[in-house]
Amino acid sequence: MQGKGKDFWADSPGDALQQAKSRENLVGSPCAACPVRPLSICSGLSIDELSDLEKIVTNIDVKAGAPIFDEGEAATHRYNVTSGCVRIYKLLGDGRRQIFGFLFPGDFLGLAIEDEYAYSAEAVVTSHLCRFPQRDLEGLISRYPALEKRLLGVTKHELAIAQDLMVLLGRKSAEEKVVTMLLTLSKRAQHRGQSENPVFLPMTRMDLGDYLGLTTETVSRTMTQLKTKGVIHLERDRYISLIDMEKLNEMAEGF
Amino acid sequence: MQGKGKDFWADSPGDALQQAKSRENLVGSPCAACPVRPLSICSGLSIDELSDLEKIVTNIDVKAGAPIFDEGEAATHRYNVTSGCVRIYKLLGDGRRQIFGFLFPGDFLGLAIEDEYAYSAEAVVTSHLCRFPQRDLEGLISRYPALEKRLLGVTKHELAIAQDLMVLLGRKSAEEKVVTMLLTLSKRAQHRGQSENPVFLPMTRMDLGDYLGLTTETVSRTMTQLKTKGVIHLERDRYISLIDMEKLNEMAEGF
DNA sequence: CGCTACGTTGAGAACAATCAACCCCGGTGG
DNA sequence: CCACCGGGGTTGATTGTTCTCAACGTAGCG
Repeated sequence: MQGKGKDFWADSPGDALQQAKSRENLVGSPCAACPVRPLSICSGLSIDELSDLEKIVTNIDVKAGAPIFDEGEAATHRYNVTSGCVRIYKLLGDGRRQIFGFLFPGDFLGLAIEDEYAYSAEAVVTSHLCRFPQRDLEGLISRYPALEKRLLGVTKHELAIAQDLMVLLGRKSAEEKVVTMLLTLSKRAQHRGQSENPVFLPMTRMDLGDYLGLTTETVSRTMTQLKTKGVIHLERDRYISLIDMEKLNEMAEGF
Repeated sequence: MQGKGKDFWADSPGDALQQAKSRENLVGSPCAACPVRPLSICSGLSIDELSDLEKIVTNIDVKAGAPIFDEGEAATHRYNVTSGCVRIYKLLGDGRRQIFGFLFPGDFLGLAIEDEYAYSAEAVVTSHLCRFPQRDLEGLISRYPALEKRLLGVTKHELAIAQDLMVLLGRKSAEEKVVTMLLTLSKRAQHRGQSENPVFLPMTRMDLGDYLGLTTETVSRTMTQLKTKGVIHLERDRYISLIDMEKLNEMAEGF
């Protein structure tokens, strides 16, 4: 459904990791130098405690379109995105797909129900992730209760995001859906300290459709309508400029 | 949106609570006798520890259609349903509503983001709930870490349910939506030890529509179609018999 | 240089929404 | 006691948004 290694637009391909690596000698700890740590679950640990985390972490590299794990698999690991973009989704028997979210640097994934992954995860573009063995992570949690608090916080946050997506899927029009998505991605990019106005969309129209409960054609048509209305502008290389923010904010909630 | 006190079909109106009360003298602890405890978050505590829980709990009584809390309010309490049915939802600016779920005895509600309720909650029929002040609950959690584990488990479970609902909202047809809902309510009733074959639907068609991302008319039409196909039968007093379970299970996933 | 994935656009079909009428039933008040 | 009222549910006719099917352009990539 994705496939070829077309990853030249991966957002800062491995930068986070490489920067961390290059600073390793300086600080003696890649995690301490990790640029996404403040955004991630790892902020539940102090600089000293991080060394315990480093003992159990592996850095992995996932090519564009490659799977990270599949729904129903034994949930042996948890992950943290450090660069790139990951989609999490579920499939129906006949292949229909619902994407729950696109994960960016700092985002956590791998929450399991009864030791099985509850959804599938794939890299949208070539991405880097930190991988923690679940067994070791449990040990760490029992030693550092702050981690469990942080895990609960992350899960609650995911639930809130899921609820907003349910409102979108159940009660918004195609136009409202697309505009809401653009604004959400913009805000999240800002939160990570990346470009929030030309919004970067690493995923395909099909991904967007499977996220918004629409077909690719409807996503495409809606984009052109928004362009015609003058509220957005489609730049090259998957960047979209948000022209009339006020109007867009109104459109997202249907006025 | 609901209103009149038409609660004669509240499922065992207050039974759970009344039974608990009547056994109070016997066991000296209403929580220990609580029939929904094994289903609820309270199962994270031993019988002895329950007395600490009892010190902070209040039993409340909510009339059909009455609010429990509203989205954005200061989240001062957490709740546990002991009898009846509660709907949780969010509204858009123009009044469109998305219901995230119907909560039954044993279900927990009140999860907050930054000390504000993330959604609104109302009683579908006259219901009884246990209410815990958040401050006191936090104290209890710090004393009994098992409670935090249980809370994380409950939240993860909610997230899994939310993901299934997202698949339904984004990718299923009206018929698949209605059938999935009937099967889900049946399974949950069974889990609580209530009738799973004539399924009981305490909520209105409008509630169901706002849950499934449909209008009341479409819910109604779809029900009659299912009846015509002979896979369900509409009994009186909001009970629905599931006739052809095999067919229904197929229909829920679209074959 | 052709293949394939992706994106856009068009025409027509289909599914669900909308608008509207009607029934049933329980509550209320004359 | 009965008539009225209003909420909930069902059904019908029509509209409209989104999907489906199809064609075509473009850009990487082998």
